[in-house]
Amino acid sequence: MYQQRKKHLDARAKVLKAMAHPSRLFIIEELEKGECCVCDLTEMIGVDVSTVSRHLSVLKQAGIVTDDKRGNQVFYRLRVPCILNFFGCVESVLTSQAQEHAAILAVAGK
Amino acid sequence: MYQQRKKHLDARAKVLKAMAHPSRLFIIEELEKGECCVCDLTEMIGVDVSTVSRHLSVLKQAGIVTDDKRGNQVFYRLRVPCILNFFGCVESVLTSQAQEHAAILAVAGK
DNA sequence: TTAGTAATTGGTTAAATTGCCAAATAAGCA
DNA sequence: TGCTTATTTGGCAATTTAACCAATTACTAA
Repeated sequence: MYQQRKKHLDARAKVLKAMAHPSRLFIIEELEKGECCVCDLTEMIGVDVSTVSRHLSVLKQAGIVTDDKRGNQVFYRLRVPCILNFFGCVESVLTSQAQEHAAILAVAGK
Repeated sequence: MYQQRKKHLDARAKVLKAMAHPSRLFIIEELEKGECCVCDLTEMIGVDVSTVSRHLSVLKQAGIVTDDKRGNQVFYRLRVPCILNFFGCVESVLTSQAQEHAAILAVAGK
């Protein structure tokens, strides 16, 4: 039962896990605007280049970005066009959380 | 620049991280069909109850599920209705990956 | 060829995650 | 009250993750 669905669930989890880090979400948002080289992303994020490079390799492994070496630099871009949509649900989770939090505070305040 | 967006990115990452585990994805899919008690989920997944309970607490903390104790049992249900949609993009990542993989094999086979 | 820039990879460390077992809590029932 | 079932929590070991520095690779330009 569960075992039959396991492979599919693993594949999905892998993609989500690759996205589940603030720096990698930042990278995804930036790449939505257009391709970027590692050096630009590094400057924006403000951590070591090696760290950014590893984040990019996680995203690449998960099939979320592709890269393209031109001269000295490596440019990354999104491989799928839908990532923006993707966050609609994440946002609604956050909104629902915020509402509940507000409700709790309201009750506590009485 | 990056620091300004940091809080928001952290919040999003937390939600994604909570979803990024095969057992938790399984739980989400099951709860789409309707609420479940811990014991049902445990039987379906086939790991220790304590493990399932911890997965549920991760989902709850992230605002994805709520619980509701009735008698002896605790029932969990989704707090947001959009999770099914949510996976459209994950699927397209997987599809795009599969296509690339096929292309690589085709080239290698020549 | 040599120096300099961009990026990746190896190695290390600290922290987080996952899973299990055992113990504690809570509710229902004899 | 005492027993059983459902769930959560504490504690532990194994694994994974994230970040850094240092070293290496790849390319450009002098």
